[in-house]
Amino acid sequence: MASAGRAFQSPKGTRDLYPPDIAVGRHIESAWRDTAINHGFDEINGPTFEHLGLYTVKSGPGIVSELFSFRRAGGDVDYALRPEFTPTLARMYAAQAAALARPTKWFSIGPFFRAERPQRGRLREHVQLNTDIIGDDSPRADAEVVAVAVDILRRLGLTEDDVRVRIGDRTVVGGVLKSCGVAEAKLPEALELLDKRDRLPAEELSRRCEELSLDLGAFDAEAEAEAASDALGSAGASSALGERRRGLAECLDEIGIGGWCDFNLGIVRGLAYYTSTVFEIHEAKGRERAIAGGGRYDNLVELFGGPPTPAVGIAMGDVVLELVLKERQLLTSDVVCQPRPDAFVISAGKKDAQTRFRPLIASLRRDGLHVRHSYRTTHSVGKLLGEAARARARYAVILGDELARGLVVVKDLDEGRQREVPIGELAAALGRRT
RNA sequence: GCGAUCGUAGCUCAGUUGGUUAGAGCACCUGGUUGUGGUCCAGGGGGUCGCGGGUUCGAGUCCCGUCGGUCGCCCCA
Repeated sequence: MASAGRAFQSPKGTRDLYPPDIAVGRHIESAWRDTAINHGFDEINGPTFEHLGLYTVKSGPGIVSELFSFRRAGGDVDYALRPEFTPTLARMYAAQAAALARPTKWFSIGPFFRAERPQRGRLREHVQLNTDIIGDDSPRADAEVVAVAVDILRRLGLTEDDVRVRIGDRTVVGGVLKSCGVAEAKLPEALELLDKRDRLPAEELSRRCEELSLDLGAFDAEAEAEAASDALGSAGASSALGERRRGLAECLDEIGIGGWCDFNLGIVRGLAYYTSTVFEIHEAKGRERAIAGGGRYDNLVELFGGPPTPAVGIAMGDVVLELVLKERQLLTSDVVCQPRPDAFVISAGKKDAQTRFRPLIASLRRDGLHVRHSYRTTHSVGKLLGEAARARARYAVILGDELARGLVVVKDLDEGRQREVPIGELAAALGRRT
């Protein structure tokens, strides 16, 4: 008979997280949350599933095969596990728009789902940070969401030599494309082609360029000139269109992260709803998938029933980020660790020690201390100190013969020093280093 | 959804042209007798060889299917 315990595996593309994995997750999420709060963002969250229509209205019915959708037994409403946060965010903003400050700065951390085959850097369930500024159409807002992402990566130990922010601008690219011969109506198709130009075989790329009457060589030359042009606008044909991009460059320099960023008009992002600025963050040698991606979506809040509202946001997932951090040796045990016990209490085995053992532990816990003890039967102090050290406790508290004088031994497990402490002062003694 | 490749203990892996009761290291547990550290010594638990079928006197080993992992494609939030 098949045992149920063996019959089940975790579903494809999901992760079982054991204590060391949780420690890594907390390390990353703390960096996300603390940094977002430091930058003045308020935390929100939404449901992990939404009405299916929330996603099809924006992306069309083709997206359905890429998400987990379902109906409750006997029901007739279609739901979907959320594949991204932006529609929820736009919905939530639209519902409260009249009461919200301008700009509104929100961040959110939670799980997201997609129904595709897992591969490197991409699972069916992952955790993502979303950081958005709604109601501010200035390049300063674009720079601000990039700054949060950069500060997070810096806090996690990465440098501008490890990761690069690539910034594009769809308006500028559209202008350049038109000047290179692409008809207005063909722009979306041309943007899509640019997004995947590196992944296409050469002959197919040139065939599709021909269809769009796009001269790629001319495009590259002009795009490079635009990207290189300075704030004074010395460049050529598209200098008026590039105004926003140059404003953004100034803002990035002003807040000290210009060195992390490269303008690259080849960056257009796959998603259809971005309106002008788009960005993605990659490992510097381009080794992994994007660590983060985002852009400006000035039409989306209105599409979800709110007032016309400009917005810009960036999303960062945990999977690629963890790969990059691991590769750079930034997830070592000294930086990623499980909660450290304040005390490991040891009974040396005498009757009075045994009597006071559990009440003392309970009392220390009520005082807010993280306290552990052995579940083994041995009272060998040597073995139990070994266990205390393995638990990475700061102090060992030994209940021994001194108990007759109302004292316990407190041993600092890092320094190796120990002293006797009146049992009534134990909690206070454990609250500070000896 | 499509393709390639892999699946032996909690982990990393051995396992001969198919041949008796499937092994090692690490980890875990116990002991080395009564109060001071991750070492050392001895011992122990733990595996339906992912699962299901087939070939064979005999399958961890060969064949088929299936479920997972990994890496690509599609797509990218």
